[in-house]
Amino acid sequence: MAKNITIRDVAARAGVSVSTVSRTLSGVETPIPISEETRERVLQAARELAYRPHPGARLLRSKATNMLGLIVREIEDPFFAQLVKALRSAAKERGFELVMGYAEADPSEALRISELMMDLRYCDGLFLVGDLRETPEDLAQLERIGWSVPLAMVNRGSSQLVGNYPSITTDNRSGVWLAMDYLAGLGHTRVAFLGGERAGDLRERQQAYLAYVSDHFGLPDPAYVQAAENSMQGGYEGMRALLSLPEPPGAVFASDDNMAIGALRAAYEAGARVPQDVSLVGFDDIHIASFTTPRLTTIRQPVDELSCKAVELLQEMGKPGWDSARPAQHISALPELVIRESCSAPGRS
Amino acid sequence: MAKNITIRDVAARAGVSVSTVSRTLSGVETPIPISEETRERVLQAARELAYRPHPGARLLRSKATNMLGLIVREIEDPFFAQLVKALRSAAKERGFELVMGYAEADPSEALRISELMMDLRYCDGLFLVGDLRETPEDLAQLERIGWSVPLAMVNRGSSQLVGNYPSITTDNRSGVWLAMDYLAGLGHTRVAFLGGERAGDLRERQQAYLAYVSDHFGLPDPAYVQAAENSMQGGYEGMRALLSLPEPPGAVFASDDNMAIGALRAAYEAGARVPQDVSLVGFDDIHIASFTTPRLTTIRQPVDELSCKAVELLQEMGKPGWDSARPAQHISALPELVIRESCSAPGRS
DNA sequence: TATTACACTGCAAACGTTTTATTTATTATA
DNA sequence: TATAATAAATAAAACGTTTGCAGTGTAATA
Repeated sequence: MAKNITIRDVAARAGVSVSTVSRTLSGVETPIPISEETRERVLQAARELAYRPHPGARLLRSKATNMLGLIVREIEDPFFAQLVKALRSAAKERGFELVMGYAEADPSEALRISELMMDLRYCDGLFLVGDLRETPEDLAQLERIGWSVPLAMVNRGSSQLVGNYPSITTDNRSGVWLAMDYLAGLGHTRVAFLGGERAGDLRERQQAYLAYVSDHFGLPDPAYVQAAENSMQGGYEGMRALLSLPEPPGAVFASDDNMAIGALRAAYEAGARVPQDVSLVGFDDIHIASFTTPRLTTIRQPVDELSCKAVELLQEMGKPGWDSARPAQHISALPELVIRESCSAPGRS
Repeated sequence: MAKNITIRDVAARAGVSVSTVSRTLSGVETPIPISEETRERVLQAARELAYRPHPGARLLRSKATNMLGLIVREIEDPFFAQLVKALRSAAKERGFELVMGYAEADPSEALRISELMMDLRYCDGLFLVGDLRETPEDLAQLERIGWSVPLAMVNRGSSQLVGNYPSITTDNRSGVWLAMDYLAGLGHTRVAFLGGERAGDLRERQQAYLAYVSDHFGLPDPAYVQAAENSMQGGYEGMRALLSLPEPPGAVFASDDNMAIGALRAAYEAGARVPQDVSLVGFDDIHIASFTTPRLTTIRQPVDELSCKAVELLQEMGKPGWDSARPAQHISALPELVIRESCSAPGRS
């Protein structure tokens, strides 16, 4: 186990003091100037020794860590993978590293969100992204111990906000209305919903759906909202159920693309052609949505906007003069409809 | 910004010294005994204060961090997402946290693998997973500075191994032969290949394909190996090219499932039915492979086995008596064929 | 020439842990 | 009873940085 190269080694090699090296390399603005010549020599020495500051020591000494923490439930979900990637880019662009503690979807591995958060509390800020299925107690703990790190909620809908923390979320209602308007414009009236979470943005989409139906088509048919698990398998099962109804829907709105993909498969097996026999629209616009057959018409989430705003929020809160008593702002970003091949006018069957 | 709770606060509350608290909580075996009563009191105090040790301080002092680092190129790829998840489970099971530094696929963001590795050098071990497209210089640096942290290569094929580090990889050759044998058994002889990386496991699969073809069908037709980019889009374009050949193949072996999905779409657009007109087999068995239409026949990688072995390897290397001069072991894990719907006997068209 | 200002550079004190060495009280042995 | 052994707890020295403060020369001003 070779000994690590410390700042002292660099100092020795450059023939200067430790403090000078630190000031040169850490690159913070300081009232104390350093001559161009020494700076050059230090840089040179550091390069030759392949020196890297010990993150522990740095973390211990200074309070700014240039790290942003991120807690997400399910990284295998393509949408979240996409979001995480975008968040990382946005963070990196502003000089932050992203460290992620992700929680298992598997409920057997009791996910202690609060534990995770405590583990990440030395970050300069923390994202909670998506519905985490945290217990109320989990978040109550934050209040109890006087949480001190900037916290931002990303894409948790507007229902799952807790405490006085800012949030940024895609406007689920707009997304749903975009889709439903499109479907209605095509002539659909019997449109079903695939979803049914108890919380988070998925639930929000369901409520928007119900509102839309009430507004435009009259009383929603309970059989048309299929409480399905948020997964391909869930979408598959939900769609099966929908198609075996005495009066199957003419269009189906899946609350995310995963479900839509499952639904696509179910339709195929049931001999229902998409879109001729049943139209289908998803939500998220994950990458694969443009490679399914038929290509999936869906609602695209403004992932980049979400990400940029989110790190800006955290950055804002980290600034010295931040007033934590001020009511937190809640931003929502508009999704857009991307039309592909999975919808058409009803009634040809 | 509320002050952080330190070990001193706990000590004060429990009425004991700092050292006692540290020993109680860190849970390392020590020759120094602690009475059951004090232990209880300390635990109690820590719980009441919601104390968590400062990771920086801990990292700085002791060399064991209980963290395993992981470097991967593309987290949006479903297979890698799956692998990362499995690695995390395996690590967690043995008491390690996983911190990931992932590199962008986007070549514009020049991915400095060596930089990443330096950043993660305080972990107890480090995985390099998958082909990272690192420069030779990147890895030369390791040798130059006398790398000191345990390193294990995961799924980099057997071509991308560098230095004397252990590796665990799925046996790509077996996988390819499984698929090709299956295809041959069905009666196929004109089978094409979708792939063409210059390095890593994808390249390995290509070579195995070429070997198989030479062995069983005679001289490989160069037009039948489509150098396509490793993505859905790549698979799409590759398949298009293949299908517009004067004599299109009767079966296509895609070097991963992403490509297979793109290929599926291309076949559909070209009016070629899968499997009636052309059979298709993928590699990886990502989750979505069982929801495509037709369901994808593919080679399943032994993700869990890979992961367990990988962290065991690292653990082994971390032990005191480890002899770094001993030649590193290279393990390979056997994939399996999962038959679904995308293959059939040829020649009906 | 004596003073002030300025451009650099270095010293040493934190930061919150872990761990080695030391101290104190208690019990067993001679 | 004196001594050794043991149990339990503490004191203090790292770990590698950052940073407030104090120092050194040298140039500009009085």
